[in-house]
Amino acid sequence: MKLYESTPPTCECEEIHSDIIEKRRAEMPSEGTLYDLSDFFKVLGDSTRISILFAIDGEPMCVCDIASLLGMTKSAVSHQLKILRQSDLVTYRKSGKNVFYMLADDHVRDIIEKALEHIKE
Amino acid sequence: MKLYESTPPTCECEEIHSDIIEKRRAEMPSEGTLYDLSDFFKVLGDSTRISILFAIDGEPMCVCDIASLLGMTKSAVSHQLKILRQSDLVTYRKSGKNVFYMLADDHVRDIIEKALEHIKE
DNA sequence: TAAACGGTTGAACAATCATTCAACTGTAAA
DNA sequence: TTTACAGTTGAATGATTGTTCAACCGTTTA
Repeated sequence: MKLYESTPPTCECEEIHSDIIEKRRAEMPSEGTLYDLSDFFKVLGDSTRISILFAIDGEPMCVCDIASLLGMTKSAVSHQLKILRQSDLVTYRKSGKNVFYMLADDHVRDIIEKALEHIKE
Repeated sequence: MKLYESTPPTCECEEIHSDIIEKRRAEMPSEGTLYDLSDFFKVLGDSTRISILFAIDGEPMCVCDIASLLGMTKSAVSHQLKILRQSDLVTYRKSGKNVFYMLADDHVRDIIEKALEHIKE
């Protein structure tokens, strides 16, 4: 996708309110910030990953138990845990043959809490 | 995807820590809530839609101006606005040939703000 | 050391989704 | 009324992505 920073290449219409456009353009976040933001929400935008976050909230769980709880294969869970790891949403602790996953920080809990309020309006 | 509420059909492994699993299962949100949550984040998980939300934050904008600001076609913007409308994230006001879009409420602003704090840790 | 098991990984496949294109609606100006 | 334009919409297409499958790694136990 092309963002707003260069001259519109694919916009087929003329600017109607140039003053408003310029005013808003000046206050837009950087292109990188917009991508970081949407990437962050993209990680939360999957019911498997959201379920995993709730599962390990409060109590660390190993991959096999998460899979059992969610009714999924270890492989599928592990793939999603990798994405959560790369986004710094979860951390893990190895113990023998098990790997226990837990929430990385309270930040995520706050955001999910706020979203819960929104959808239950 | 299969969620946790029924007996795991596709899980190839045995439960290791049954006590933990049952404890967590009791505290999991309903399947519907998990889907509503992930659907909500899915809407925010697109750079075009995030850009639109920032564009109309503070100043209502018509479709053509949004398209011009973001360098996109009216059609592409309109498609995304429809999704934002259906999720109650934006509202609109018709004025002559124009349709001005604005944020639906301050709730969304809070969530995006919190997410911004998170990615700038 | 060998077998068993928890966990990871890459490729393949199916489903989802954002953009384009073309046609269309409704309002305003000529 | 006719023309022009802002905006919407459905179908098609290309890209992204979640799950499956099979193979593999590392630790534990026999």
